[in-house]
Amino acid sequence: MVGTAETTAAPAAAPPGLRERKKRRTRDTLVRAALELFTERGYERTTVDDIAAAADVSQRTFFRYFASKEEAAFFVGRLAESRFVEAVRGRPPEEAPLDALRRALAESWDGIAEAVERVVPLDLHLRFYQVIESTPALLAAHLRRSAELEERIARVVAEREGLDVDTDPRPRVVVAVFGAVVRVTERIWSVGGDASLAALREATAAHLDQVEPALTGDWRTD
Amino acid sequence: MVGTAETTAAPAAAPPGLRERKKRRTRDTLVRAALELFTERGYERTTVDDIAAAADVSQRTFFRYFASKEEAAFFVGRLAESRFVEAVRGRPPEEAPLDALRRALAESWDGIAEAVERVVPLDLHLRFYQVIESTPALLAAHLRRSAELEERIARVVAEREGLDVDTDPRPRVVVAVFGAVVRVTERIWSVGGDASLAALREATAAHLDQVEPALTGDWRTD
DNA sequence: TGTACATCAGTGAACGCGCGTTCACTGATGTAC
DNA sequence: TGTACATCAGTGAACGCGCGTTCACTGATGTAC
Repeated sequence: MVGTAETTAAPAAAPPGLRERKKRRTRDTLVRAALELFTERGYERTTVDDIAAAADVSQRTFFRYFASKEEAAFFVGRLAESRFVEAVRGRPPEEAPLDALRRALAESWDGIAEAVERVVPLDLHLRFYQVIESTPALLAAHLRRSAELEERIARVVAEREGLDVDTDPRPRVVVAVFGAVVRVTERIWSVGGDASLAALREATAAHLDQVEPALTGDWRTD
Repeated sequence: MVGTAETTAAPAAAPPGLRERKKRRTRDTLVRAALELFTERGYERTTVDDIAAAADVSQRTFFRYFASKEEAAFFVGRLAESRFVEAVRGRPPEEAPLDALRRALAESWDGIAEAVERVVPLDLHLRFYQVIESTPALLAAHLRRSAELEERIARVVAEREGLDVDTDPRPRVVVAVFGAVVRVTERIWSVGGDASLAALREATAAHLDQVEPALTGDWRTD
């Protein structure tokens, strides 16, 4: 949906004109101003007017690009989500579902980092997770968005397996379990000292490795 | 914290006087008015003033009982949560953690139903889940509250197992997985036709049974 | 049982705040010829 | 290359709304004697 020219079929993707480029610049400036203010002084203490002022446009213009403050906050996250969904879609169908999710995520990190960097510094995006986790209203919005994402992915998984998502609970269950582990990881990572992508990547893999031992048997037998 | 006289130690729990009883009645009337309006006309389309008017008190009084509209909405859910946490605490320590969670939930349903009925009709509480699932702001709040509950439970599980919740990820992982399945169940149940407690109970057990088959192996080998 | 005082639930009215919307308008970019 | 018109991003100002707060006050319940 954003800049993936080859795959989208119909309108042949003409290079964007001056008007279109300016629009993107305005939008990206707003996103960056928002994330900077959010990380500096907090989400609640930043008004839409502050963001518009920092981006040097009117409040009216802000709302031309984003329906709400929340939408601006999660604009970058949305890019990352799309990447991940596409990666899941691209996994070979013979892989077991949980494997497919794991590998899709593992192979997405670099592309996500690139896509993010085209809009805001990666570091800013990563630091924003600390704001999300420590701001009730943002965390709530983030969790709701994650639930929506999981629903999309459950449909992709069901399709892969040739199942009906509304009669077989397994697609939603496996995706929910995967998502739950990813979110536990986000939380632990966001309060930890190392806010790097590498740290998040490793923690995610490590926590996914813990699913089986955590679910089965007696923990004291190690 | 609410009416569990035996367990709380210090103040010997004298029977509530007239003033205290009136307070509870006012509070319960507000909760009931809130849930009725929410289910009838929707959460967003119900103002705090509407709730206060329906309960025949001033808006000022509403805020004396609840810090926000959201708090009133989830008052009953909170009772249910406390019951569940206590049930987890009460499971014998030799049970495997996932088993303990499952059984704690299985044995909680009746007590939860009773505790709810003391405040609002059970049916009203159950119907409110449809409102939660179909209202973005409420769903977001519900998910955030669930995450907080999971954190509490993870600490209980860690304690049971004699582990440090901040160094061993397994308590949080197992609780997150359990919670994820419960929430998938809530969502599917809330859109399904049967809004009874029995239906929720059965669906929860059925979905928990799907965790292992959903996570392991090839789904087509059945 | 009765009186005097303390506590505290409930009140009414007014307010601050930020989100998100609406209006009528300007000026830059795009397009057709 | 130049002109005429269409499109549309951006503007400024004002507004409606509901949440949650603040103030100074009333009257019911609780308690001490």
